Amino acid sequence: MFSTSCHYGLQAMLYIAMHSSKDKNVELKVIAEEQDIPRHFLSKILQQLVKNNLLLSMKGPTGGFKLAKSSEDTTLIEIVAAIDGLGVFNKCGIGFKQCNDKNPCPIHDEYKKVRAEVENLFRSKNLQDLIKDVREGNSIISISAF
Amino acid sequence: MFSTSCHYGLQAMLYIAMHSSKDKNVELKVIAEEQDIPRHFLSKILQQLVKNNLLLSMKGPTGGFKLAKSSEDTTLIEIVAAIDGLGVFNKCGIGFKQCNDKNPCPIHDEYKKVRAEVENLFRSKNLQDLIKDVREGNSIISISAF
DNA sequence: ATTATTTTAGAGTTTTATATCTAAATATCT
DNA sequence: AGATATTTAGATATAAAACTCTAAAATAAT
Repeated sequence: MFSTSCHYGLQAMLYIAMHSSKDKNVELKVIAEEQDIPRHFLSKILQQLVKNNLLLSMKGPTGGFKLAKSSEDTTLIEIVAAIDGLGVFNKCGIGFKQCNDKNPCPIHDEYKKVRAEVENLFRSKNLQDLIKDVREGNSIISISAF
Repeated sequence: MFSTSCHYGLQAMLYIAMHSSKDKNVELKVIAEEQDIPRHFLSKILQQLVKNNLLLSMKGPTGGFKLAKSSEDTTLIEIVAAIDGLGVFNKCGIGFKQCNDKNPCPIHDEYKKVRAEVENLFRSKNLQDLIKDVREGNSIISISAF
């Protein structure tokens, strides 16, 4: 569904949301190690998220990354939009380029429906929702988490 | 969601279903041209579908491709399974490798639900369903179709 | 039999995604 | 100011996906 970059971005954002605060940055190195993401590759992804105003970055000692907005105000779909774009939520299920509402492919209506459900899920969930789930022990974010 | 190969496979299968019969094959060249798919690339994909017993092929003059089973008995998910595999319907929404029912990520349950709906759609639809839609004028399969 | 036609198979190319490396820029701390 | 730590940027490398080309195998028609 999403690219590897997008998955890494979602995972890193959740990690940052859980481990940074207004005056505490979390380092690239730590995120990469804890979440088992190739460091320099993650670097590029986080740069993209900075440019899209989802993260703030600081150089030098005590530098690192933190959320640009509160975890409540950062939805998953914003992260997806910044990395993969929203194209997935608008693509034909059997790949017809010219498929749309006026020119529907044979599964257009039904596929559109489920596609929209995925989109709504990512649109309605924010980072705080995920943090809550993890903190309550209902879900995990990595093998060694907690 | 699916690879380009998979899209091409679905499109070609629908075209073959509509244009072949027990004693009429449809040529690779024609499918490629009509559906605007790179010919030699499509060749590989159709070979895969032959190996997976979804298509029959014949060489030589009057050769080409036809369905191995009736269009009613060929479901979309079989085509997806033959090309991309069914991995998509089992992957974590935010890319955690270790995410599963016992070790759920924060959106596991909800994502699983919509993922299953997409799977059900492809499992329940067969080629004949699509043909019917196209023949009734309710949907299209290419810009120049009919 | 010969020819023409079509799939099959294998190698090769191009493009995109994923990953790595190094140096520069910037910030902190002493 | 100087040393250190961290992000940023750009170049490079590797792998996978998408696409192309050529020759061989098989079949039908003449």
